[in-house]
Amino acid sequence: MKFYRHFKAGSTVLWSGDEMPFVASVVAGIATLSQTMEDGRRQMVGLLLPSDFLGRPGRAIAPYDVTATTDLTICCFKKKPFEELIVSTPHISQRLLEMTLDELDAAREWMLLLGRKTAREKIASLIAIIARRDAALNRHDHRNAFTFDLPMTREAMADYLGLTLETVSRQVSALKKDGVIELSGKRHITIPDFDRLMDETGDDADGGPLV
Amino acid sequence: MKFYRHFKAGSTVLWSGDEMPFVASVVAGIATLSQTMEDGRRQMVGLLLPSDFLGRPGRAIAPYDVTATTDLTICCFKKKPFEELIVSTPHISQRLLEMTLDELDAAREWMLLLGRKTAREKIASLIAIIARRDAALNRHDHRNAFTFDLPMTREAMADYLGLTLETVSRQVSALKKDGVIELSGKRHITIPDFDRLMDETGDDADGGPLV
DNA sequence: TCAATTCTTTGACATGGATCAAGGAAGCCA
DNA sequence: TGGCTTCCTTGATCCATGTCAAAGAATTGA
Repeated sequence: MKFYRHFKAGSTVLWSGDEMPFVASVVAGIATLSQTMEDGRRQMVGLLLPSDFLGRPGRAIAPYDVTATTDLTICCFKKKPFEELIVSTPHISQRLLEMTLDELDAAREWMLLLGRKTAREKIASLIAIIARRDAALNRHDHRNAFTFDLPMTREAMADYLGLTLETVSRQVSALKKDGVIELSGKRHITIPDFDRLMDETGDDADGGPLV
Repeated sequence: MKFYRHFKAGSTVLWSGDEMPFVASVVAGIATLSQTMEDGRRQMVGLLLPSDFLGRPGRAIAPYDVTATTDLTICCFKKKPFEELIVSTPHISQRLLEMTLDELDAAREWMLLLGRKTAREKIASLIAIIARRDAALNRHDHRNAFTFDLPMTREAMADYLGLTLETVSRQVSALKKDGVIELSGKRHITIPDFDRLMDETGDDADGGPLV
C-alpha cells in the first residue's frame, strides 16, 4: 500500500494527462507543478516541498506536469486504500484541509504577483520568498545579512514569474548593480539588507506573502 | 450561532486586515476576493458563487478584500462553534476539502492565464468561462449560438485579468470586429460559434479550464 | 427634459518586457 | 587539456500593452 520512489533532478514525475493511481507525499527534495500551452508557453503553478502532498482523492488523471527540480523522494500510497483511510480517520482530512488552504493562499499571493507586479518586483519577491524560507529552515535572523543559493535556473525562475529568461537575467543584474543583492557565481546570493529587498517587492510592510 | 447578512451590489463585505469572527457560506449573489497594493494596483484572486465558502477555521483576520458584485446574501456561523462542528462531524471537513481543492485548481488555471496569455486570449478565456457557467446553469447546449450578460464592468474584468480597462475595451471590440462574439449594448453577448471562441483562448481543445 | 454621473470607447503616444542574436562562463567527460 | 553542453549575460530592436486624454452612451435623479 505504501512505497517510495526516487527521481533524479530534472526528471519528470508525471505528465499532465497521465494516469495517476496513487497519491503521494514529498519526503525529500523539491518538485514543481506546471502547465504548458500548445505552443510551448509554460507557467509554473505550484511548488512542492518536503511534507507537501501530491494528488487528490477521487481524481485519476494528473492535471499538471510534475517535475523534480532537485533529486526527489516521494512516498506513494495506492489511491483506493488511501481514500478509505480518509473516511475512517477524520483527522487526516482536517490536516489535508489545512495544507490545501495554505496552498490556496500561496496561489493567490502568486496571482497578485503574476497579474500586477513589474519584472523587478517579481524578481525581488521571488528572492525574498526563497530567502525567507531558507532563513526559517536554518534559523537565521532576517535582520542580518545572510547568504543562500538559488535552487533553480533562470529559466525556472522565468516559468515561475511569467517572464522570459532574458528579462530574469537582466533584472537580477539590475538588482545587483543597485546593491539590493550581491551575487557570487550565478546562484549564490547575499542579501545585505532584508528591508531594502522588501521595499523592492511592492508588498506592504506588514501583510507580506504568507508562504 | 447562525445568521444571515445582506449586502448591496458594489458594497464591501470585508476589508483585508479586518477582524472576522465568523465563517460564511454564500447563499445568493456573487462576491469577489481581491488584493490591493499600496499604490492602488488591484488583482482579483477569487470568485465566490452560491454555495462557496468564505473564511477559514483558525484564522481571525481577513486576508483579502471581499466585495459584493451583485446583491449578496451570506449565511454566517460564529467561528468557535463552527470549529467544534468540524472536529465532531468528519464529513464536513471532507466536503470542505473537496471545495478547497476545486478552488485551488481554479486558481492554478488562472495563474496560467495571468502569467502567459495575451490580452486577447485572456478576454476570450473569461468570456468562455462565463459562457460555460451560464450554459451549465441554464442547461444550454454549448454547440449552438447562445446569449448571456456579462455580470461585471470592464474595470472588474481588468482586475480579474491583470489588464487595464482600456485594453479590455479594445480587445472586446476586436473580438466583436472579428465576429468571435456579438455585442448588443455593453454587456449583452452572443456567441455564434463556441468552438471559434475556444480557439481564441489558447487552451488545448481537451483539457480546458476546470471551472 | 435636462444635468450629472458612471461606464465605455477610441485615439495618440510611451514604455516595459519580449524577441532575436551573439558570445561568455562553468561544468563535464574524453 | 580541450571541446561539448548547459546555463547565463548582454545588446539591438520590436511590439503589446499601459498611460494620458477626450468624448460618446447609458443611467439616474431633479
